[in-house]
Parts: sequence; C-alpha cells; structure tokens
Amino acid sequence: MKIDPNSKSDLSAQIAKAIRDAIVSGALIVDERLPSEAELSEQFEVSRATVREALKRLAAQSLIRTQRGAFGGAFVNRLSFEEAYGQQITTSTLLLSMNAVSFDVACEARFALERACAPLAAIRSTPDQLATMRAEIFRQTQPGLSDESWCASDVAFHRALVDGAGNPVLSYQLAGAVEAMQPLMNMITFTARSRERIIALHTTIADALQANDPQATELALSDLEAETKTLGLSAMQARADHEAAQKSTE
Amino acid sequence: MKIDPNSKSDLSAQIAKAIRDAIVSGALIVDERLPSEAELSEQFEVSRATVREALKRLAAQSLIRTQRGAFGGAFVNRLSFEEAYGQQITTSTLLLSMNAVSFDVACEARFALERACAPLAAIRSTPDQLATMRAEIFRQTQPGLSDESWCASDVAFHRALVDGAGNPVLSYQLAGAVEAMQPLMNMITFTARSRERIIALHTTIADALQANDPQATELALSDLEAETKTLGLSAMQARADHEAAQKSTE
DNA sequence: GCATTTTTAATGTCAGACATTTAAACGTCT
DNA sequence: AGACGTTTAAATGTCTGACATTAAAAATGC
Repeated sequence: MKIDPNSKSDLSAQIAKAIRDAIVSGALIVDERLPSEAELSEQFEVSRATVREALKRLAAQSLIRTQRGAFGGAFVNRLSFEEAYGQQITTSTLLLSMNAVSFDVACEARFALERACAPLAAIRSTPDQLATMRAEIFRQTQPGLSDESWCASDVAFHRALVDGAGNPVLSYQLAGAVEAMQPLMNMITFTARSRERIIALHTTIADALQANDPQATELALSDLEAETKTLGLSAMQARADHEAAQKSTE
Repeated sequence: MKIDPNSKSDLSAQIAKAIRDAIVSGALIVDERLPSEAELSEQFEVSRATVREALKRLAAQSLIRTQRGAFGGAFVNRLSFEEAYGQQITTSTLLLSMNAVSFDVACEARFALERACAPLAAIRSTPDQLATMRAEIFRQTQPGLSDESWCASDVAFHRALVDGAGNPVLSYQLAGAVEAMQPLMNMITFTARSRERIIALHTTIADALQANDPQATELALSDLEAETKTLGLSAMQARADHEAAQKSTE
C-alpha cells in the first residue's frame, strides 16, 4: 500500500483510497486486522491524526470496524446485506430529494423494478410472506389510519412482495427504490376512495401471487402504477396551486 | 443539532449522525455552509480533532465537500447521480464478493432488473444508444479480444441498454447490479463458440429494441440469462475441480 | 480602474499527552 | 489443577496547541 506523493488531494483521502483498494482487490480479507494506527502512521509517514481521519472515512462506508483495547484495532468488515440496505436507502433518498426527481420518474422506476420481481415472487413467495402481505392489507382497511401509517404499511407490503422473489441481491437493489419513494408518497393525501382502490389492487396482487400467476401480478402492478401516478399528479398539482397562492399573497 | 451525552458510541460518530440527520431532514440545504470546525467544536463541546473525524465521515459519503482558505469551509454537497453510481458499484461489488453470493443468484437478479428496463427501452432508446450497442457488438466480433476486454464491452452494451429506458433512477439502481457482476463474469473463459452465441443474442436484443418490440427484447434477455448461467455453471465447476485437484496434491 | 500585494479566515497536518477500554498474563486461593 | 480476582500492556478515543497551506477578500499602488 503506497500513496502518490504528487497527488494534491488530502493525505487522509489518499490513505483511505489505498486501504479501500486493498480491501476491494482482496489484498485485505474479511476480519483481517489492519496495522495499528501508530504502525500505519509510520508506514505512510504521516501523523496519527491523519491516519485516524482516513480510518473514519472507511468506517463511514462500513468497510472497517474498530475495537478498542489490547488486541483491538481496525478490522476489515464483512459488509452485510442489512448494512448495505441502510446505505442504499440513505443514498437513494438523498438522491431523489436533492435532484428534483419527478414523482413520475421515481414511480416508473419503482414499479418497473417491482414488476421484475413478479415472476419470481409468483413462484417462490412463502406462506409467511403472503401472510405479511395479507396482514398489511388488513391494516390498510382500518379506518382512521394516518397517512404516515398508511405509507409505512404500503412500504411493508411492497417489501414483502420483493422479498418474495427469494433473491437477496434483488431485495437489496430494490430496498432503495421502494423506501426512497416514501418521502414522495408522504406528500400525497390518501382519501378513503383512493385507499379503497389501492387496497383492491393489493388484494389482486396477493391473490395472483398465491395463485402462482405471474402475468396477473404484473398486470395488477401496472394498474397500481397508473393509480399511484394519478394520485401523485393531483398531489403535485395541489402543491403547486398552494405555492402559487402563497406567492400571490406576499 | 445536539448529541446524546449518554450514548456510548464515539463522539465523532454521534456528531456525524447529528449533522447527517440535519442534512437528510432538510434542516441543512444544498450548498449551505456548515459552521467552521472551530465553531462546531465549541457547539458540540469537543476538540477540533473530533469534529474533523466527524466531517471526514460525512465527506466519505459525499454528503459534504470542503474548501480551504478564507471563506472556505464545509458545504452540503448536492449528491449527483454520477457520485451515487460510484458508491452503488463499490458497495454492490463488495457485497457480492464478501457474501459468497452464487453466480446464479447474482445473474438472476441482474437479468430480472434488465428485463424490467426492456419495455421502456424498446420505446425510448435513442439512436445514439442503439449505435453504442451496435458498436459494442462489433467490438465483440473482433478476433483475439481478451476476456477482460470482452467483459468490459459486455458491460458497456448492457449499460447502453439500461440507459435506453431513459430513467435516471433506473440507471442508477441498475449500475450496481450490472457492474457488480463483472468480477464474477471475469472468472468465465469465453470460448469462440460461446462468444458467437452471445453476440447473436446481443444482435437479437438490439434488433428488438430498434423494432420497438418489448416482448422480443424480454425473450432475448431471458435466453441470454440462460446462456450466461450455463457458462457460469461450467466455469464454477471447472474452478471447483481445479481446487479439488490442488487439495489432493497437498 | 486595474494589477499587485497584504491580510485573514479557514482547512490540513503534526507532535505529544492523557483517558479509556479490553483481553491476555499473572497470582492467589481452594 | 482449576477457578477467580488483579495487574499489565496494547490499542483506540480524546484533547491541546502549534504551524503549514490555501484562497478569497481587502488594501495598496499605479
């Protein structure tokens, strides 16, 4: 592991990159202990503070974990699916909120990805996963459910659907898409009437999965996409009207 | 922004979390300047070194950027799709390599996601994107192409396909899936015979997209998935044999 | 009014100290 | 010999204060 003395970027960034490359390339393997901070600072010929900044960068990406005490140190972390989910969701959420991604585009992406799961989920969904979906549908029928609880239940339903594909890589990739939509969905006011329609579609989806019918699942998902887009459109419209009204009173 | 004095985790991690929450919640907006390190260290009642470690964590996630000099400081970063791509790819690649994800599972996920793009790409692919695909197919017909170059061209072809869906959110989500597969694909030795079959399928896909035919595209992708899985299987088999042979000579 | 120099406010880096944690090594008693 | 408490050592976590470097604003000179 060496750093480029001509590079103009921060030393801590360079050192982090050197170690990251060693991990990605496999030169450092999972659970292997890195040299101590003091040793690294000698090796790279920088102060301990600089090494620490580099290690914190890697820790922020879950590439390493640190343990205090004798025989402690920094260890290469096994990146778990759970941790990766979390990072994916944070990144996706920020990406959407900071880049003014339209509701339509996000919605289209989400349902396209979910439809990709449909054929697999139709074959593989476990009774547990189907039960989860039914339970969430039941929760959605409860009167007086707040919009936030409704959205949370919606996410839970869709996660069960995605997990039904029985492919952890797919679940991981989709976690971001499904969860990142939630802030956008939270802008929508769900009327009793629209909830009814969505519940009906959720039921259709659950039925289709239970019947191992991929086509029907995809169809229902497409209908749900259309319904969601319509709701989103009117919510965005209402929001735009509201802002215009505020502007005129200023 | 406050930190919990009872928490037992590192101060720098807590401070990073406090600032991250402020960004995600929108309390700090894009391009806004954070207080200087000295001010933050007063605010949180910690040393400047600790604040710096926290800021490096955030920088590692591309949440902030720093600028030196007077009127410099740390600024909330607009997370671009490009940066997010990069992070997605690193994370996905590590996830696959560290968790012994089988070739089959990764392959299935990748093609399921690509099939999700097919209907959109069939409608929206631009002449530019189609030209890129044709160019990559042509490159693939060149004799003497190394396995690495072949794989790189394969990735370029599939990225063009995915980008053809004209949905940046989809492209972002899929970047990880497509690129993370490459290390696994690199294990495969592509014979002239198998290359021929893949090139034929790539051509079928490009034709179907050009003809705006989503069904044909999906079909060809499924065929390609089957072909890839077969190749992967024999590669894994060969690798297992090799390892068994090595073990017996020890 | 423009070019140049100076100032200044920030981050980047360093050295050294001390606090805290943790597991191994050591002793002691049964 | 084995169980249990104590010491010790090696690591990370935190603090302090200093200096280097950078880059923009302010001051100066023409």
